Amino acid sequence: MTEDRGRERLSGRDRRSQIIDVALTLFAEKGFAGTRTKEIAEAAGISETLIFQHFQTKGGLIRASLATLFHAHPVSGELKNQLKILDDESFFLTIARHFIKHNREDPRIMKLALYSSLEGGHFGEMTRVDETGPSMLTLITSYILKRIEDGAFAEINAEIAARLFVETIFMYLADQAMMVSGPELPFSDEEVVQTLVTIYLGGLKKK
Amino acid sequence: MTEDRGRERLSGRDRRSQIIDVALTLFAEKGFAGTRTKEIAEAAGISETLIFQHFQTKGGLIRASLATLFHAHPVSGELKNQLKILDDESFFLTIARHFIKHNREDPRIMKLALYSSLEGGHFGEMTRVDETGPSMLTLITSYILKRIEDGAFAEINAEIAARLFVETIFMYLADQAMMVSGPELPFSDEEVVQTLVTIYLGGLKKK
DNA sequence: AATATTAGTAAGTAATTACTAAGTATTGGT
DNA sequence: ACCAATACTTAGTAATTACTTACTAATATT
Repeated sequence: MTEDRGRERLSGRDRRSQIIDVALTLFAEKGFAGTRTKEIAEAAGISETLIFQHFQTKGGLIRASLATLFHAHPVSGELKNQLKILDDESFFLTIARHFIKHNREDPRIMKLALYSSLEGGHFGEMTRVDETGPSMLTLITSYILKRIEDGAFAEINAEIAARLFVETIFMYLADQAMMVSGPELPFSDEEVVQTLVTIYLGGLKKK
Repeated sequence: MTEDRGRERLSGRDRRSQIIDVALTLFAEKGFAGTRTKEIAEAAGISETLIFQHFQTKGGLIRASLATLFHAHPVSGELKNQLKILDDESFFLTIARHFIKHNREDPRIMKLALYSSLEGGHFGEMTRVDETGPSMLTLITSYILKRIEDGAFAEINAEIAARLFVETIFMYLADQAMMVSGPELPFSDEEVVQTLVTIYLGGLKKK
């Protein structure tokens, strides 16, 4: 095994992103407080010092890492446009699938989101994660409001309804992320999405 | 301020539970890796040494604390009996309210559950939290299955449906626990519970 | 009042922490 | 072939970490 990552000399930019990538993996595994800068250096195959030349403090590395992560996976505006022309079922299916796909592409996201919410305050006000949440929430909320006006949905609290939808998907993902080596669930993502939307929409629609 | 907790000499049992109580509060705030034994000692008004006389290691304290917590808040069997005689709406309302009440009584529970799931493996196999989850999950699952047989509920995947219900409540609570000093939500627990059960049951029932 | 037992502490220890000072390789531009 | 800039490391630092040794003070037992 002549892996020896980091043995080669990289450009400043490349090394910076490599460090961030390695750090994100470790932060997702053991949290921010639980990860030592030494471990990051070893995993990256470089000296600890090099980390502090790119990021003055550990807090700086944490902030840069989170910023990079949530910048690399933006809440695509194209999704929002795409959603405008859909019927009820496709609307909610698309959103649910989007969230899940987004997280399957990089499984670190969910655990990092949880850690950064939990450890948030204790590492010098880190970038909060919400980015995705609010905008998507208001999008769903106004959709539901519109459909209530249309007379298609029952008159429930749209804000709460939207929140419940998003939170359900979120927890489904968080649940799996946290069972580190737990038992695989006996059903597929698509099954869950279908069931969720069936129940949810069935409950929203006027009888 | 003549607070000076711990200035008095306590019995072994009392001191032990005091330490655990203080520790739980700090663990919930800053996580296990993020909490120092020194802080616990200071918060308890005792010397650090005394902690290690009760629990040989920090890991021991963590395990004892979690064990105590989830022992003090058992999944009451009376709830299970109570549920047997209820109609659909009351069944789900009761469960939802139970979860929320349980967590409002001791707000540390949710954050501790999250931390122990996340940091789980890294502190010498700590007590996992599931206790509540599975039993409650199977309870709900079999209820849904029965109602499908009755012809009252549509033929969805009961296991997934049960999971989604529990996870929604869980995430609603987790969400609030994590927004450390975030903005208060503009609706009450009861509103949320009502909306959740309305949507959820509406979706489950056969048309 | 003497003794045994338990509750508590002061003062450490070795290892680890985030972080630095001062330098050595390696590169690309001229 | 040189030089300036950049990438990178060695060898530390003071402070903090979980944890120990060796002790004192309070209570209970007789």
